[in-house]
Amino acid sequence: MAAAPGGSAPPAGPSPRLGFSTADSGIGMSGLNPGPAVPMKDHDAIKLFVGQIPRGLDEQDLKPLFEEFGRIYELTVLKDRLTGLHKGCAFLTYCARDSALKAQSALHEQKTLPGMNRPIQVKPAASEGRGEDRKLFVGMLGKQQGEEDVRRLFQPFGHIEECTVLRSPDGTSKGCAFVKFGSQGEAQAAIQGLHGSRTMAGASSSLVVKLADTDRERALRRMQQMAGQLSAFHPAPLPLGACGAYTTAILQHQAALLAAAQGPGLGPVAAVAAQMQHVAAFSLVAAPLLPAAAANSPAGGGPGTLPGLPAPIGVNGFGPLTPQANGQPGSDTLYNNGLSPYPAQSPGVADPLQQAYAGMHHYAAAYPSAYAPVSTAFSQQPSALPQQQREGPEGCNLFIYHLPQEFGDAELIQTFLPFGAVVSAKVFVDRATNQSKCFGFVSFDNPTSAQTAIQAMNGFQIGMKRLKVQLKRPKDANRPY
DNA sequence: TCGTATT
Repeated sequence: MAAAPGGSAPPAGPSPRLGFSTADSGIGMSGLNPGPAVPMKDHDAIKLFVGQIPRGLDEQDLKPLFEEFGRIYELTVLKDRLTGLHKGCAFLTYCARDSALKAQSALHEQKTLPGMNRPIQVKPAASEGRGEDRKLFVGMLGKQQGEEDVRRLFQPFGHIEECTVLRSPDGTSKGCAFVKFGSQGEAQAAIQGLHGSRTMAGASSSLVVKLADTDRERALRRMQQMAGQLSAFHPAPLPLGACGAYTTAILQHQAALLAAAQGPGLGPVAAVAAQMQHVAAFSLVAAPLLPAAAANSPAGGGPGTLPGLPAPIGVNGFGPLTPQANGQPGSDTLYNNGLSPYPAQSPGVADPLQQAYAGMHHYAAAYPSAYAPVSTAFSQQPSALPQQQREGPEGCNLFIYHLPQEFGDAELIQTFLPFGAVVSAKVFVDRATNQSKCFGFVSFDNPTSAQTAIQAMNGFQIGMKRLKVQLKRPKDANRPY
């Protein structure tokens, strides 16, 4: 077989000097002349993810930096498949596993490439399984078994990289452990050989040996547990799977209003809203606000005439920072402060804050079709193009935190669109859990829009939190000299 | 709580 190594592996290009492949390197019929320099990689080679790469650098530019640690088998800068734009990261595989380890320890978080404000990331790609595929969870150990006992048990199956018995704070064993092998095959052999094979002294059933949960699995498990606990308090199971999270938050808010209007006993909407655990927190907060909300919203409570989410809180006397947008007379104190009016980018339309709220209202109005996904509810705006441009000019970029957990990019755009042209909006999400980190960025194309948005939205109260909206820190803020 | 990018 003269095929390139590893099936989809990079072609042994006609140029022997090419120690790595690029996207445009053609796959010629070069099998006849492999030459002396066909790259081969170790079977246990590690594919590295490289992040925080300046978008101006291509494979050729990066090669020298990484070659220092060994021969490169493949280096590919990630590009958007539609636009071809540099995504700011790359995959890197060395021929030798050891080169990857060296590069990781020498570079990861150790060096910052020109123009970046965070250090380069060099770590095994997500596809490498983060080592979880060779890490085992061991259950049903005896309480008296320590690390050495566990090692003895697993040592016949391969090289043990890590062995940790889980213990309570007082040091007593929890009867389980993590064991990490040098390879996936060794781990599998241990599962085959040990799982259920015996019952340890003092254990209530036979030994458990399985792959350890990945981060994602752990996160899912946690959420499921929380959901289970909550549904014990609100036993009214209804399918809510496709319901957008923020819709749910608003639904829940409305549910509270409805509940107030209807008196004791949760209505069906409230029952639905109570399904999601993170919304339950809103419930606790919203409930005390009900009297004020009801008093100020004569039409409130009816579907389709939602009082804006923040409004009940605003009228509840939490301070002047909370913008008023409930359509009630005399609720616009924030905007009569002598500042110049909003940019006339939307002639004939109500003030931008009203629009911002209108976005939320429209979203909430999707509630009769509660199963509509977020994108449907927000489909009025065409700006769903692939986001590549991340930053606007200096003074145009906002940093926003205390975002509701339910806020995604779409909600962020929608909320800030009324103040100007949004160049980009990004909510940060934990990769392992897919949960929002509750902060994000919005970039406008001009500083006035940014300032207007700060004026209007900083302190904007949602649930029990207030948005913090401020200019993003300049790039060099944490570089003293 | 400061741009996140995983073929």
